[in-house]
Amino acid sequence: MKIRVRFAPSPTGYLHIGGARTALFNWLFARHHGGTFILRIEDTDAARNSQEAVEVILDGLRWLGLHWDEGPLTGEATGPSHGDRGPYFQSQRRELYLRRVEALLSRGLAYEQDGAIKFRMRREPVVIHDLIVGEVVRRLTDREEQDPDFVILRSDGQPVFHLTNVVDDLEMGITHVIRGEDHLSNTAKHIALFEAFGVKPPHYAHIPLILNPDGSKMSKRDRGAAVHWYREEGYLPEALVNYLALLGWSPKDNREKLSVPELIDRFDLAQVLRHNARFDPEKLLWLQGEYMRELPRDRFYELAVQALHKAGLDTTRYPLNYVKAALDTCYGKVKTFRELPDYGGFYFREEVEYDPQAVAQHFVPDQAPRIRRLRDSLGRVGAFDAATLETALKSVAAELGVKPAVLVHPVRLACTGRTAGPSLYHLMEVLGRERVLDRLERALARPEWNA
RNA sequence: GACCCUAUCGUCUAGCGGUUAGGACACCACCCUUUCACGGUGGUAGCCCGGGUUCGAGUCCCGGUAGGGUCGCCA
Repeated sequence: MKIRVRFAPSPTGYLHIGGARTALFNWLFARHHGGTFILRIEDTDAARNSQEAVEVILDGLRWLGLHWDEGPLTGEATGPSHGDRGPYFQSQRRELYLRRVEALLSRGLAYEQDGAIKFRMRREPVVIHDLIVGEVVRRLTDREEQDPDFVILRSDGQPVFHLTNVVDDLEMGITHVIRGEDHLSNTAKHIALFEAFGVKPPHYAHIPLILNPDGSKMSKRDRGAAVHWYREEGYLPEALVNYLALLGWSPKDNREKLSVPELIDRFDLAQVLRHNARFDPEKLLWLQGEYMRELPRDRFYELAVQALHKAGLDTTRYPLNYVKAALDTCYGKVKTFRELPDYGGFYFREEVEYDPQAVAQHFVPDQAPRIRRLRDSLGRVGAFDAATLETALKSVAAELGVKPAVLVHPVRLACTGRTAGPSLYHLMEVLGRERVLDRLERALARPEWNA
């Protein structure tokens, strides 16, 4: 039997990080077994659905590289799709649901009450054989004891989640339902519906939830709850995928960094943990840094330029060689692209923006004559390359009887406005003699040196 | 209130009856060094509590506690 799994998000306007992991686990499971990964949009709640809300989900999944074999190609409910089990929007499947409701009605398994149709739920405990959680015996709660039946068709004629979810999984031939643990209790209802339709329910696998770092549940408003936030913050999708895969699952060999093919090869539902995991932004940032340091250079240039433009820095005003040389000095040094404008923005700004605190610390009277002397030296050196500049600075330092670091800090500040950044000698080489001397001159003209 | 799930360093995890309880992030110290990172070395830190079972329990069972989920004409 060919495995068929699905990710069935509701278009809420964003792709939740937990949803993304659910999608990832489904996708990894499908790819591992050579199965089919289906995307279905659960848009039965017309009030809060929009094409844009669906696009956000499609974009998020595409960015993460979780491509679906069947499902919509655009956010338009009546638009094109892949696969022969569609439509893949629940809003387009109304006839299917009504037919199923009729069937239940005709067999006395459902009945009308106050204009709504309710399903006759069994009162006996339901046994759920979950691939992750194990065997779960779900009994009725006290409220359900009063009335175990539940609405499957609202009085306004709209089908309800439990019904649509089951009908679609049935019609689409879903073999494994991999979803968040928040659905575990609902599963009893779903199994009862499958049985009412006379078919065996699919296999279930409920994965634990992702919590905030403080252990509270993640809601839409929490920072980092939405996948697109990571894209805007300059994260790499491969880092996020790697991190998400390791939340609640482990390859068990002490490896933290795994490529997508490795994840596909090793992923196994049975090894998924049963307890919730807290999202750790620090560890994600570390992994992100690991991926940044081995990013192909061209992709780094491309994403770096995008980040710079987003920050209002126009790289197109500079020669391509200059841009590349400048970015080369930043490669491997920033952990996210969000950090880049702050880290290397001085290359693309003619006016240096000084860090006031650093100015107070380094542009001091004692330093003025030293920096003037260094400026003179730099004006005379033959070649303006990193090696020559290093030699020149160190020899001036030696002549002055100070450590190189004494000169390094104010020069860096004069050239970049910051106390941290790319290698000083390389950055001066890229800036070039003219800009460096100009920046030193302008820095020396400031009043702080004489204060 | 009822029902269901869960419980190893601060966090993510390995462990599957006998281990000096391992790794990673974070943190601390030192080294490297033109800054910041990176890298290297070392370190602090953990089996929720109480009963059983067993020669022996982080590992199995029960109870408690704590956290999470569900019980909707939301999904």
